[in-house]
Amino acid sequence: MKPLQPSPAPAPETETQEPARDIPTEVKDAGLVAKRRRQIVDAAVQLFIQKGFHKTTTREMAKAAGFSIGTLYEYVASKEDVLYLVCQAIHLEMEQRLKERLKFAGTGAAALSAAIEVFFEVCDQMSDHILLIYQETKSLPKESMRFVLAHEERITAIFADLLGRGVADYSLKPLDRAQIELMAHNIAVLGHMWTFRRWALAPRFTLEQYTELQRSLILGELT
Amino acid sequence: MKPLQPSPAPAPETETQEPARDIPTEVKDAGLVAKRRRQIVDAAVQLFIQKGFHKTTTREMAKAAGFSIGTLYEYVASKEDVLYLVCQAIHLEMEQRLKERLKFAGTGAAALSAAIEVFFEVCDQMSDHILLIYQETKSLPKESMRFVLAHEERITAIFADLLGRGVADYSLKPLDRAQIELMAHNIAVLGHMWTFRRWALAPRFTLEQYTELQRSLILGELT
DNA sequence: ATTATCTATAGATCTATAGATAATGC
DNA sequence: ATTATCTATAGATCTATAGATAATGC
Repeated sequence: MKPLQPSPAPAPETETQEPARDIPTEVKDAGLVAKRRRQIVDAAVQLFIQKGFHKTTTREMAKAAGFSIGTLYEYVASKEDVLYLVCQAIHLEMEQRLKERLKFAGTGAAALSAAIEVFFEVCDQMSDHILLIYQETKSLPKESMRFVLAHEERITAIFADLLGRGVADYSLKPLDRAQIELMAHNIAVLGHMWTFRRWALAPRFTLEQYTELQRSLILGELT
Repeated sequence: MKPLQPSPAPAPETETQEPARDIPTEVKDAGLVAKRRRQIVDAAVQLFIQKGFHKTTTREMAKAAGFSIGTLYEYVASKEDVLYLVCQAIHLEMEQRLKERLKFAGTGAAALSAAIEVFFEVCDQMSDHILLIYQETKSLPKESMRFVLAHEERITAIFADLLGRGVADYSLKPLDRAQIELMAHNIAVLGHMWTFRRWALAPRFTLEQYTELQRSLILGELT
């Protein structure tokens, strides 16, 4: 019994409520689209890390994904679409690894301290991916870029929330909205710094040393 | 009266003792090489900022510099050479603007505080250029990249020196070598952050507010 | 003669699509 | 019939160089 109105798939309650850009496809089967795009992203991430976006050809992507150039273009409309899918996948992976491991028990200060440690560890694991986003975001079409930057802000907001909690429960000293937002960005960037200044930092510090120093700097300032 | 040995130009004491990569050229007149390369760099910087390195063609660079594609290749051996010249010029400009304005009088802490303000202001002036380095350094050949990263470290070392002075004259609290180096990188990156997170920061903070907040965070932690 | 510059183009790609083919479901 | 995939290629560039030309100095 078909519904009277074709009803464009009654919102099958996808896992992610993340606002994401809809990339058009010629293929009807949504499951297949998801599967093929996963293949495309997995292949493209590796290629982009190795050679960069511009030096990777659409043919290489298709081949590494396991199908032909023609098929690739059934699932995306342009090379830039692949870059967007890659950036989005990286941010989702990042967010998922964080949410898996973040503990929200204890005071705001304690939760923040733990979050910094987890975040830095995830940054270390995903070094190449974070670097990729720093280097290639500029190559995205404006519209796609907006989504990627918004995603970046959502990740930053995790720290702002914890900072707010710490202020509310008096485990951190009083901070106004501006100070909280700035410090949230600082924490995010100091995690990223471990990846984009690796050439200077890794010879001098282990991840553990780096995390410990930065964490005590940040918390020392806030308590 | 010619020297007996052709003596490859007896080191005419160039202004910059900066270690820099020698880009080979077909043209003999060193002054002309400097002049043309300045034209190339000035043209290329603008193009790279607008469209990125990969989307800029060698023809566009030559045309914007005011000569033909053939002439361009008398002064560089490859497109990547132009990128190296651009990165180097940006770093030199950065360094020069800093050195012009840095005051080294007073305590280490006072000099550091002033240096942060100057540095952030220069970062603001050279936003696009700093962003360019973050985005395109990866496209440099390995050898050129080494020089560019070394230059970046020399700039960072300015802050490390001031921190060391502050520790020595007790205007800052005691810090070991690792803490000094890390803090120097933090200062550099927080300046750059104003450029690469401009999309999030500029709507909320003026440069003055941003500088004041970051400076008091940094110095609050160190005193 | 030597140096600097220009024009013309070799040679190599690369993105995106059209149209053919294979597979699937009515 | 419809959907997914593949092959072949149109059409558009782009880097780098070879060889010709103009300008400069002995």
